[in-house]
Amino acid sequence: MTRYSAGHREKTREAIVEAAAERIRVGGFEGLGVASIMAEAGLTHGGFYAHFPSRDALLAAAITRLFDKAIDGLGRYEAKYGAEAGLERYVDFYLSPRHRDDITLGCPIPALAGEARRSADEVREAFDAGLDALAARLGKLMPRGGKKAAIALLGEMAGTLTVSRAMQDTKQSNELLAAKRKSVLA
Amino acid sequence: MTRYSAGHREKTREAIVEAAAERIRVGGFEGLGVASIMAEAGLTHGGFYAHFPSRDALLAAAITRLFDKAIDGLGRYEAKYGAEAGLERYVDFYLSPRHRDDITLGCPIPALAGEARRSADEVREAFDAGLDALAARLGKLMPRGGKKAAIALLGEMAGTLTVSRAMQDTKQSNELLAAKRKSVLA
DNA sequence: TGTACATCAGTGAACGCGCGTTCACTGATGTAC
DNA sequence: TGTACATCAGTGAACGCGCGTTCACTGATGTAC
Repeated sequence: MTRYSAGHREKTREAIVEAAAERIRVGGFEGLGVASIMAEAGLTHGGFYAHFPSRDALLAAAITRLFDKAIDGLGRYEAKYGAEAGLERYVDFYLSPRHRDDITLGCPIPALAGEARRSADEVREAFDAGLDALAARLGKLMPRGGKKAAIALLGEMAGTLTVSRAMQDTKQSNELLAAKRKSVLA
Repeated sequence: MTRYSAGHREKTREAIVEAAAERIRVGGFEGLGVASIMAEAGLTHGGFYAHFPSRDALLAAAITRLFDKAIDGLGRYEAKYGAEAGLERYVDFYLSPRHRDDITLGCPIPALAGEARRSADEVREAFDAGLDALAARLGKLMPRGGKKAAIALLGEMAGTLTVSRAMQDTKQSNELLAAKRKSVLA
């Protein structure tokens, strides 16, 4: 085994967090096992504790990562379309059938909010901090109201998306999303 | 052991479902263990499979129970206050700090929607059917729009409650709920 | 220039525990004959 | 009236498996002297 280059350790840690973040979106917290995540990062499970003190610490880091990605996404919308049109596009995406059907995309709130409540303190804190940061970023795009209005918007969009995902009737689900897009953008 | 009276078996089953329903609200699906639920019903875990073919079957039954309770609650609001005022009271309760803080109360959607998606088919079907039934009942109280409008209303209220539960800042959380009550009732 | 030791990221076997599920058995009463 | 057997809800020990965590060890390079 060659001597490790500078930043090698950091890169490995990043790979683990990245794999965990994607896995969590699909399978929730329950779906994340230490051994399988390490395998996905090309390592064996024994090395995990050289990077994280516990599985909960990884969950917290992965949640933070997911919110960071969502915030980056918002930034790209703003850079590309400006604040007003960027916000519209974001809402359009959030309440789209594509966001409903592809769990590997988008916002961590609908997927994880319920579970986060029942998790260890550090996990809940990471979720709360992420939510706060995302709302602050979204607030910058909103014409008035800022963060408070942004939290309210995230809440109703997340709830609508969650319900649309639970419905088995696709047509009704599509109608629900379309109606909500219309009412939010008004 | 005395010979069992008629309906004894049914009563035991009910006790298990009831205990499971309450436990699920607090701890989610993960929080429900066969052994602990049987103990709560005053039995030993070995007897479980005389009542249910699997743990998932119990989850499905418990979900149905939770939605039935929510529907009963709606019925009581209507009986007591009539359709219009009953709906208002329901919204007031749904978006109240009390509903946010006391998990043993109220609607199964915010607590379970996320997890239900990732569960076994019979569990998801029970959730979908429960959601549909609750929406149908709520739709009867709504002046126009019926079930579709009811689903939309449940979605935004559930999302708002979920986010309000995730927020650590109580004052902000209260404001979010108050703002939402105002906008929904308008 | 050579030798002994420290460092570092990772390996892989093992431990302990919880949990869903199975199964032989119990203790009471009802029923057939 | 008595005896053997069926039924029924429940008991409690055991099995198998997965998973979080621990730990002694490896194989490479850098460093002290």
